[in-house]
Amino acid sequence: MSSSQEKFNAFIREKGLRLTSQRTVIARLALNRETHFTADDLLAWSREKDKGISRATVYRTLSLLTDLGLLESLDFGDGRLCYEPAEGRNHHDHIVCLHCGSITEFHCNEIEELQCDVADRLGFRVDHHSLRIYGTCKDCSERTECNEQR
Amino acid sequence: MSSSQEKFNAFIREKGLRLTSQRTVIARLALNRETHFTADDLLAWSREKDKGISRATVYRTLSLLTDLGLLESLDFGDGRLCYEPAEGRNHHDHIVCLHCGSITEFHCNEIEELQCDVADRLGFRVDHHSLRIYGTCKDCSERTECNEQR
DNA sequence: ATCTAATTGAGACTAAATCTCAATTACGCC
DNA sequence: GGCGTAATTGAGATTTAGTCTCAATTAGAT
Ligand SMILES: [Mn+2]
Ligand SMILES: [Mn+2]
Ligand SMILES: [Zn+2]
Ligand SMILES: [Zn+2]
Repeated sequence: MSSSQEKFNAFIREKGLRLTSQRTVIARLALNRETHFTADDLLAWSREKDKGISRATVYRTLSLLTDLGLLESLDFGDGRLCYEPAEGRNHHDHIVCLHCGSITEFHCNEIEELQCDVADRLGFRVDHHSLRIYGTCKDCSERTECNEQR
Repeated sequence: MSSSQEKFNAFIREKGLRLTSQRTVIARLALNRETHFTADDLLAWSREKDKGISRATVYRTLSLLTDLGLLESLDFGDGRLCYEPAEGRNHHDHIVCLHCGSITEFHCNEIEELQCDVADRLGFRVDHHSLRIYGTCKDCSERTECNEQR
């Protein structure tokens, strides 16, 4: 069992909540993902393990996990949230290809620092931030160039 | 009439579209705003001028205006889009107070350049980006401190 | 004034997410 | 191992921003 699953279980116990089979299945699947996923993805995977799991329970467990900081929710502007494991991973931002939808992660310390500077200057205390760059990935650029050369 | 309204009218003519009274009302109200607004705000203002204006027409005109680049749409993650006039304004990003909801605009050239650097390094061509900082504004910080001192 | 294609308004529809509530279940206690 | 009870669940209703449909209206060319 991964350390984030153990944190989840400990949290459940601490708060006097109950460790149900549904929560166990859903949390395990969510916390061990490598890539971004949607609530609907998670519902489908969960139902492979237990047909009866409801959409509501998936959303309720996603809330628990994000409140706990074990998952992070991401809004890429396509009308639904994505999620990714947050535990033990470093903060990063995202660059999204408008053609193929691929999402690449990056981290830039200078940008992070400059954000703090800006916030300081404006008298804000920073809680978190969201930075997305939208554009065309290498593969899609090359594909487009080829088409243009026809 | 503002220059962005004239651009809108010219565009309508060019494309063989029709300059209806509804489009005129909605575009004037949208393009002369100083602050961020929602589709629903715009519907309410439009109906003050012409009771019959429909939700659908407001959304349709918002699409025209954003496609034209006269408006920009902004997603602050609260489940609906905001809009702001884009014509003749410089690009800027936003810092949002999680307590009072106030939105402050800022611009940081170094951040903009670093974003390009990052994209270059990853082989992306940049189309646009979205940077939001979320935190606590000066006023809300001071209010909280006072409460704590009680 | 006439014609016709673009536009409109009303309301149906969509889809993600939340809510409701009766039925089920985890778990502390014996 | 059973009991009691409060937390949890599933089914499906609801919400809400936004889109779609289509018959009726209208802008603008002739
Ligand atoms: Mn990520
Ligand atoms: Mn702005
Ligand atoms: Zn791509
Ligand atoms: Zn504030």
